[in-house]
Amino acid sequence: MFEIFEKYLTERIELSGGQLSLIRSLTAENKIARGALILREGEICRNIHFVIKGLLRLYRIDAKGNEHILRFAKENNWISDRGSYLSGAPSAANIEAIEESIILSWKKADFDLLLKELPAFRELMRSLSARIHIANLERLYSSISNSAEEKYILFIEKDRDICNRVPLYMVASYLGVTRETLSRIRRVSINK
Amino acid sequence: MFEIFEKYLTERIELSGGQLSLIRSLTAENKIARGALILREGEICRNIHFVIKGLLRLYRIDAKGNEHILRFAKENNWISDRGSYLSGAPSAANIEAIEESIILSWKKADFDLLLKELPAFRELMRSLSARIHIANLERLYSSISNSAEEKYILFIEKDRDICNRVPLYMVASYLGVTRETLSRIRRVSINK
DNA sequence: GCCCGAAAAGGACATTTGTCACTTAATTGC
DNA sequence: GCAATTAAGTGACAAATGTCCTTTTCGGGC
Repeated sequence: MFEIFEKYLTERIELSGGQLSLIRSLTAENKIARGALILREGEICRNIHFVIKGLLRLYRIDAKGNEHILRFAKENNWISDRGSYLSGAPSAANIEAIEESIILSWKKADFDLLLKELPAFRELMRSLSARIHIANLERLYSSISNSAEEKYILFIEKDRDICNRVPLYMVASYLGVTRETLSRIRRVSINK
Repeated sequence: MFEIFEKYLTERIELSGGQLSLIRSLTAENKIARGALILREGEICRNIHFVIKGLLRLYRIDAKGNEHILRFAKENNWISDRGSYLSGAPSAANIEAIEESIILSWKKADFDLLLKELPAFRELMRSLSARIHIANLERLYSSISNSAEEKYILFIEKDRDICNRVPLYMVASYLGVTRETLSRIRRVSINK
């Protein structure tokens, strides 16, 4: 499965055989069962992960016991609780496999080593980080400026694949509305 | 006014006199009148700014003509439309001085030069960027998981100073609710 | 310091969204 | 393949929020 990641990398940056070996030597591969958690609230997020296959979600549980999904991660996406990962503080979030998934994982110290030794890799992560930052701002804008229905339509347009792979109650949770509201939105949307 | 920025820098990173001179030589200082725009929707954001004094807001105007504030920037904050700044695409946002402000500005090419030449400076910007990223995620979480009242209370707790310096309709716009809703929230909050 | 315009508050009503309780449909795990 | 569980849809009602409009208060520019 490392080959898939190797392809991901070489499509984006130049790496020598030795550099790829270094990366490979620090990479762990894991199969995650549907429903299993790779990060639990209260734990420190000590690893960064790359999704080879499958779909995961990062979510929090609020004081009333409601789940709120902050992010989905599918094939070729990176996932971790960045705050906890960087600060070493306990995470407020859970990361769960929605589908049976295969992921690659790196311990923070190892990943830091890669960033230090491989400028191209560091630059890739930097530009990725900038892109995610901008995407998050877009989502924030959407969340303060759009109605629930508009948010739903935008989500379908932007992430049709994910929308089709997760149950509707997770879509609702991601959009910040109740399942019932999403149900209503869909009922009228279908009649348009 | 560069001295204030110099203090900001030297409190955070080590810089030689020569390095500071380099930075200074590329820095432009501007006074912005209350209500003036330093970035207009449709323009490309070609500069990055640092607020020495005053308060600015970054906002967008939606299809219905409503303003939505994505961010406030006060003393010691950086501000630009990052998406437009990095991609060179026209910005969808405006940046306006809410108070008469003094800012330092750098052209992208000059700022890139500083990042290239000064590793400590680059590292400072990187860690700042990570912090902002995490703060944005928190705000996103708040926006999908909290009621309008909870968001308002969180905003006061986190940014009391800004909350006291801007008109309430801007607080409402930042929170993603109407002025009337904020008015109601405050009415009941006061009676608690 | 005063005046004007902007901001805030308030009321009445409409719309959206949430909550709860229940039914129906779909999935999955054995 | 079936039973049990989970997800989705629905209706009735409550609560939150938006809209529109008027009144009151405040604040900045001259």
